[in-house]
Amino acid sequence: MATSPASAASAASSGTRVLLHPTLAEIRLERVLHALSDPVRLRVVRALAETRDGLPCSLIDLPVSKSTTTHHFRVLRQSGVVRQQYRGTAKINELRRDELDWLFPGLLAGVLEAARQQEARPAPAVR
Amino acid sequence: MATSPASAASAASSGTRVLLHPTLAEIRLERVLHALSDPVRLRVVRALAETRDGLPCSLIDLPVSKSTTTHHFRVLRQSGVVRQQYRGTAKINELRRDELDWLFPGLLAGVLEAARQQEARPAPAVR
DNA sequence: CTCATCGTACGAGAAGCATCGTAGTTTGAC
DNA sequence: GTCAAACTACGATGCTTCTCGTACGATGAG
Repeated sequence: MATSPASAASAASSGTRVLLHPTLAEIRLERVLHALSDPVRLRVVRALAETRDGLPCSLIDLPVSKSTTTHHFRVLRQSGVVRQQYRGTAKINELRRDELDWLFPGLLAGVLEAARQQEARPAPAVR
Repeated sequence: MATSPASAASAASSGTRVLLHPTLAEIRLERVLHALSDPVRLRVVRALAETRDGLPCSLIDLPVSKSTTTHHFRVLRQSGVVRQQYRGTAKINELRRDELDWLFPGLLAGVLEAARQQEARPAPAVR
């Protein structure tokens, strides 16, 4: 059996502000799926999936206000999908890809691929 | 490119009661993920995934009332995850597996596998 | 026809969630 | 110290969702 990737209870932080992340054992599939089921959040995840070192919130432009953006990033963090850390005044977001892959092999890849497929298809007129 | 599996606008029904299903083009990833993000519905999907020919609602025992069960099956049908058809007084449910695989290759398998993985893991005490 | 079974429709209540604006905190630059 | 930038906290609002009970409709068995 594989060993789990670098354990998640990371308290190591450059500054004082620490953000709570669920440990691997606390990540629940239902919560992850719910986090991914919002169009705005799915968009965030897709953007993060294309980077190697994460992005600050401010670089992902979203069709919602700043406070709503904060809300969505919190949902993603609390569900275990992203890791966030402060770096100066910015907050860097990155996918917890290795950890999710360890927990749920193929899930993230499946969702990302599905999102790509859907984008390549004509969107239905109304909904 | 693959051709789509047997088109979805099936009006062929033995009785009179017809149920509306989204066509392939109408199935949205976000809706599917949302449908799968409820514990009760995920349980249903897992049960259906283990059968070949579908199951009547009444054979999947769920920790909710009958009317709530109806609600969850409707969500699953409207999101495009299951197909339902009347058969006598019963209503048979089956996964739209081929169609989902065509739309979103690997997604369903990823989710089902993730559910299995999670079940094999110790559940966290509280949540 | 009568009846039991299976599922639906219709409210209705409680909870959750997405969204926003405004006011605040933290940080680095000057 | 002062200032701008990045993000958060809080409260409010309106929508969706999960849950239920009760009453109803459709089907097949007797």
